[in-house]
Amino acid sequence: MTVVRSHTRVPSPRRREILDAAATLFAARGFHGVPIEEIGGAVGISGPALYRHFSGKDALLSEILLDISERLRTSAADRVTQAAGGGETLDALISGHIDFALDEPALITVHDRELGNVPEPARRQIRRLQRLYAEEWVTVLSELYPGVRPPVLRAATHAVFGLLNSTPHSAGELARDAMSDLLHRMARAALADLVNER
Amino acid sequence: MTVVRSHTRVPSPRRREILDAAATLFAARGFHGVPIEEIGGAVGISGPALYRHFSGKDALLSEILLDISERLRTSAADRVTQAAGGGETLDALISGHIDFALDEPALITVHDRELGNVPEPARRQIRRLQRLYAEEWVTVLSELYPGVRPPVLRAATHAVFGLLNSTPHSAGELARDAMSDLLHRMARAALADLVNER
DNA sequence: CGTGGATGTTAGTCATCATTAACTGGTTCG
DNA sequence: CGAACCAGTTAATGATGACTAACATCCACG
Repeated sequence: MTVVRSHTRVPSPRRREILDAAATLFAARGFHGVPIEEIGGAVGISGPALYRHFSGKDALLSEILLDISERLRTSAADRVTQAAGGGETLDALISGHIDFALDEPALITVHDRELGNVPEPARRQIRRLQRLYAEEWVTVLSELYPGVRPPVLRAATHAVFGLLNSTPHSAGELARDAMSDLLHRMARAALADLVNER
Repeated sequence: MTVVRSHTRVPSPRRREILDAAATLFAARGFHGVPIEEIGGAVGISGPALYRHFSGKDALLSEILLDISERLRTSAADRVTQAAGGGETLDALISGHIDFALDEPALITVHDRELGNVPEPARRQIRRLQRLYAEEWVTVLSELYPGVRPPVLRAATHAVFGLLNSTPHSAGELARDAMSDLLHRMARAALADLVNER
């Protein structure tokens, strides 16, 4: 016998479908470059039907960025509490970021390009999550390199984000595993250089 | 007596002024997010006056990207022929890229975000210049790390571009010199890891 | 002087696009 | 059955925005 689930509101796959399509399109041509009609078309419905699922185009973008920021942050927090500490924790953070960037190139692209187009209530929230994510890294790094001042650690963190987020630009030349490996080692090496920082 | 220069067409500073303003605005809100009216406003003229200097909004973007790509490529070519060779050449390339990124954050931002909005005749040309610039790096790297296959070198190059282009995101926390130094050493370290590549 | 080019201005024009309205067919469940 | 909601549809509506037209200055220089 199958379990009843009559009332358990299966979250319609449409929402997610739409968000994914929108993210891909936004990544390619920017928020303002994509008409709502086209987003609908990408999932087989047409134009204004989107308003059955979202309150507007802005809300779409806000939800995309919010979702990404949350996933990054919670994934980071999980890994930090799981990992053995020290260098291993850093490796866990790096792997998590790489997996995300390789699995969802569109999302990672939208994530660091479109914040400027998010309207104000959501924008603050997204910034907060992004900051928390970065601080997760900074905390781990400050344990590993105690002598280095926080502003330097923050700059280094963002530099590594840039390095890891470069994947969408060098698309497909390397197999996924090779790329993952390469990025991991480059990030590790770049950060290891912090021991030379006063 | 002053020298005649009646016919020597001083290239009106307006053009450059407009291009700079446009780049800054595009960097902040994307090509489609900026009305032509606002670009004019940023240089004290209003709206349609732009058409006295450019054939259209597209032309504006094309010229910005073309200019950046050219500057990067020729600067790289110059440095390669100047430098002593080997590691020094690589350092020269890194320094050149860092100077550009720190001096013109808006330009570097537009450069790797807006290619998708450039119309077709110019797009091909820009891609070509970008490829030439990247190949300049790849050539230097392949001398330095002869065992490493070109696709790996290309991916590593783009990763380093990502690292260096991260400056606009970690704006102002560090003094320019400190930032320049940090990025240089991180880039160097990340690439040095290539010796471990088979 | 006075003609011509370079540079602006303001007031259209015409598309595009987000959003809303009005209407339709299905499915749930009382 | 039938009310109510869900998820679509197509046809307005209203802004916004790129581009064009018509008209104004300014200034070099013949």
